[in-house]
Amino acid sequence: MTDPSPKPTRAQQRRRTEEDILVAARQMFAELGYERTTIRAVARAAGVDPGLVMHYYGSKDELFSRATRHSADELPAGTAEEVAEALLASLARRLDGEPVASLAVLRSMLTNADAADRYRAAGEPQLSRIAAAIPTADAELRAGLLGAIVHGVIIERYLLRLGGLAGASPEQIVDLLRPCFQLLAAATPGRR
Amino acid sequence: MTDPSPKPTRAQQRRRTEEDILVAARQMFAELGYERTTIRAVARAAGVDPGLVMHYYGSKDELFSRATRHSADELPAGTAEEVAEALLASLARRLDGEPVASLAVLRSMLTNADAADRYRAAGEPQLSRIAAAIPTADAELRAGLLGAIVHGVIIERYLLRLGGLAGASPEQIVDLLRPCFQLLAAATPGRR
DNA sequence: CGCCTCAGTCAACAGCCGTAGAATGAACGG
DNA sequence: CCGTTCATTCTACGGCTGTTGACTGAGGCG
Repeated sequence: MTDPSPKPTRAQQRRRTEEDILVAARQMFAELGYERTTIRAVARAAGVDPGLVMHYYGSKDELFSRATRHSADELPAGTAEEVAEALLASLARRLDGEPVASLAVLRSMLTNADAADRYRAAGEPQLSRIAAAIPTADAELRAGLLGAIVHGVIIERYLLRLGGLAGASPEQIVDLLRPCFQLLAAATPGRR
Repeated sequence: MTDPSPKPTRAQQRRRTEEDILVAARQMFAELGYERTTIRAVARAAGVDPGLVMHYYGSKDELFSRATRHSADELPAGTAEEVAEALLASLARRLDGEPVASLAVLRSMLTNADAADRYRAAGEPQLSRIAAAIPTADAELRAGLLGAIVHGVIIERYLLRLGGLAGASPEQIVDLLRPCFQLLAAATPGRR
């Protein structure tokens, strides 16, 4: 078998360093947000020289862009009830272990235009899927509310760490939210 | 009658200038967040010298603190249904014309510890009120979810200006949310 | 072995920031 | 009318930031 430890080739070492930088950057962007994260601090956390970060990624903007590029779950098409359930499942997955790259976007989206755009770009196709499945005239608003709830919960759990939400289990949260989602996705909720 | 225009006394002029600075600061903190708002820019917007801002408020932190000091609505005690309805009414009020001071806190809370504390301090008593009115064992979690929904909606409407929510009327939003709030506040929601 | 490529380092610059303190000049009180 | 207060301005300092370009030294290869 090939021994992986003794002599990493130059290209391997380079890829490893680039990845180290990206990991450190994701972590810091997620914890501090875009503005308070400095290239010097990222470099220190990755154990390299600040100039190297610039050399590989060109600018802080580009570093943020590369660090936060990630794929969101796709929602299947289907009936409103099915889409609501799929959204709940997606939320449950994110509720234990939201990806750091996604947290970095959420942390920065209120103070950085790029992050806000990235947030919109990631959420829009999902919102369209949801809206398409809701049969009422206010489908877009209902989809917007569902998105607001999902992100409100993630923000308070992971970014603000509020007691009531940070302590609960994903299943508990999802179970409480399920009837709300069904109601918002359903055609005409019963009056009263 | 006293003519208010011709010669403002020195104390009047001072109060007016202080207020101008506070208004400009609130606006900029709400639009840009804490870190991207500079004392120089606030001074320019208020039409005064940057040194004056320091002279009156001592530091940027203190300026932020003074600019974001405002009173939140109080929620009345009562049954779970009543508290849920009061929370909806509070949301409706905030949905047309959220106060700028409050937007400044929301905009900055993800990247500034003081803002996060201020957010927690403003929301906690309300959450306690809600939790106290909910008769189930998971009352605190339910209250946390209600808070997350309220703030998620306000963030997407005013800070991110997402189409589905920014365009809707407060009544529309509140009407859609009412059954959800009742469900979350009610004792045991019907299964299914 | 000897050259070249290239991962990684170092030192420096220009700009912006919060902040401090001296200077100015007009309103006030006696 | 004169001395004092005080709202306001001006200038400057030190620190941190993103970014640049020259430099170093070891791996890859003929």
